[in-house]
Amino acid sequence: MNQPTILDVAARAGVSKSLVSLVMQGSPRVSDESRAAVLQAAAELGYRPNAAARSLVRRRSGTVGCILADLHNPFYADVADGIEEGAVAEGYRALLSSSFLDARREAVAVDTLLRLRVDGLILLGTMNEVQDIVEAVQHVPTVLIGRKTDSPGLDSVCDDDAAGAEAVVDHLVELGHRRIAHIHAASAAGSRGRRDGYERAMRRHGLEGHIRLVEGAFTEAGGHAAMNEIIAAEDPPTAVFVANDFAAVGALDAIDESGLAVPGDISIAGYDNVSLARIGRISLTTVDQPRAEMGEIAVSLLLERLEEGRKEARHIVVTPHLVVRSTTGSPLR
Amino acid sequence: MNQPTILDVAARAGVSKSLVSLVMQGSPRVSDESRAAVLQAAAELGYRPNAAARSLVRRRSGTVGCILADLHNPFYADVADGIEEGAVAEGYRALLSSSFLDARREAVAVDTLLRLRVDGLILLGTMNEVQDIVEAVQHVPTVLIGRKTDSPGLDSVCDDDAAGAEAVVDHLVELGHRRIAHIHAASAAGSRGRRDGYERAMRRHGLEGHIRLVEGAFTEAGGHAAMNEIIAAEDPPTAVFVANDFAAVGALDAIDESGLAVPGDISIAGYDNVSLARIGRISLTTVDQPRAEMGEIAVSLLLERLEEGRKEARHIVVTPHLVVRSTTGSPLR
DNA sequence: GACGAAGGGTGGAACGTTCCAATCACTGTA
DNA sequence: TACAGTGATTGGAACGTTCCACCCTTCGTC
Repeated sequence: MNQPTILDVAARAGVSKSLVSLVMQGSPRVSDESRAAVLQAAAELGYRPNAAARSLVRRRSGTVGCILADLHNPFYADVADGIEEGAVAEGYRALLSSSFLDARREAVAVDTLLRLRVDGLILLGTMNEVQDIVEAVQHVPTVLIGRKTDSPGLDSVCDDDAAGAEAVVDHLVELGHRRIAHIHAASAAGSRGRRDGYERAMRRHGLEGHIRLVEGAFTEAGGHAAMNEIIAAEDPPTAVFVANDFAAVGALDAIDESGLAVPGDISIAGYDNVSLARIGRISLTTVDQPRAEMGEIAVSLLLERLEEGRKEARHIVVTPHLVVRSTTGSPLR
Repeated sequence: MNQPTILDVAARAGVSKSLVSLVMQGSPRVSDESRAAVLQAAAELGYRPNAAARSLVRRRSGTVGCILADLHNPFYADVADGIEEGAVAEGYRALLSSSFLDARREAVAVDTLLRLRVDGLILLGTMNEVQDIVEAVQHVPTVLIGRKTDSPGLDSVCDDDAAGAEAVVDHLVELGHRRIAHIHAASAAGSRGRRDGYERAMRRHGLEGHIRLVEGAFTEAGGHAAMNEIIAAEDPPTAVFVANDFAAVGALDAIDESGLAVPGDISIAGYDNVSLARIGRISLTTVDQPRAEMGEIAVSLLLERLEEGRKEARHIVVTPHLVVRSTTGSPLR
């Protein structure tokens, strides 16, 4: 048996399809009698409006699409939560997709959502080049979260990565550190700004001679490998600023395995303040971004274009703040 | 400027809309010349087929919907990865949604996906009662993951929670524990089976007198609170089996804060083997479920109904296995 | 030279909605 | 009595595809 359509409901309720449509949309110009009959028929049949047909004629789908770079990263989960919250409050529904940290799969996800004709698109920590994305989304309002861009075709909201990174370095310097290394994640979203902030702060403190960059990734394994490299080198740093919390936890593991103490021998700081960082046994010093807020801002940017007709791009920058926990302390030597 | 349609492409390429349709579907009965002209016109216009129109006439959307109970739980992320993998391999696309651990929001998510007319639905760790779900999804093949059910209207795939729980208790008894408590999560998906397994194993070892159940939740906070309750009680257990890893980590924090040692004073075991459990500083003894495999099985169950016309329900049970790490050991007293 | 087949292409109906314009039955007013 | 106004309801066109039945050419065969 196929899904019932509006005609099945109309026949059962003894009214026209137009009236059923009015009832389904909650129109006030329907008699209570008819409304009751329609609702009962719909319930009996298990009728559910076909979103495809509706979006075809309305030329609006009432949905916003959201692509998460990494389903495993709770940072994105928090932002997505804010997006869903904001979207529902405005009468939209959120559709999620994941790029599984892969540019090709991200492109497929974008394509899928665009074919569905989502009214707006939010990309969280995108993997592809901004230029390719601009190309793809030319017909749909799109917001990038966590990836800085000046592109006039896209809106964006991200935290001031450089400022967050500078706060970390300032904190470490204040504790007495001078040899401070940085594990970055190449071209991943946010990594560039954090690296710039690190270098700028180091220079500001007259520590340009101690700048030390090691390439890792936004994953535990990436942080683990990079930290091993750092430990193995001669004259290792007394503190390491890692570009995100996951990598920082991997780094922590590497230090523990080597028999060194944290923060006695090496201080560690991360970035993102994911829930993991708060766990007692980790208690990671890190930088907090206002995640749910970022999601809500993204939705409101979308709505400005969708419902108020804004044309020019907007780029919102939110301010992160340092969260000091137990993985940073004064160097013993 | 609106999104281009198949007619725009046809006009630009100087052919009929039918031919454009054939090219878009990769039909072989099109001359190379026409194909090239159509593809070029499509590229120039940035044409992207409208999935709504297509699914309307095909009566197939080519998508499977997937609802995750908790975006923050990497257990679901792993399963979702398996689902996406399986779906893409079969020519489907996966659409995600989250219920944010809330029955009402889950119902909305189900509704959204059903209105979009997904060809199949996969529910990961559902919050609603199975009966309500059966009601809702009567027209669409649906698979429940992680929630045991004998419902003839739904397929399911879950691990043998009871067996996993028994393995944990056996392990603890072997280490010499007798007073073993269990923190459960009431009616959350999987909790019931784990609790049954715990009780059965305790009885099997003649320890029914030591059965001790404390209600928590599948979250860090839930485990933390429940463990505090356990510690405060007189004659506390020497081991606690917690119903999932998140709660176990919360429990670990509570123990650390109280000054007790793990596993010296209290051994802790979790369930799910999320990535968190592997971290050096946590190193949690837990039970592993074959996650990606569960996702792929779910997709294949869907396809059996979709493409082979299976009618009767199937319920697949996969076998979990114990992963011993550092949070369990012999009791000192 | 007629005919059939094959290859390449086309128009139009259908999918399930929304929404506009039109219709109908009342009621109240001039 | 006629008629405007109101509230409830309806038919039909439109949305952007797919797919079926059909139409040309061209070519080979008898």
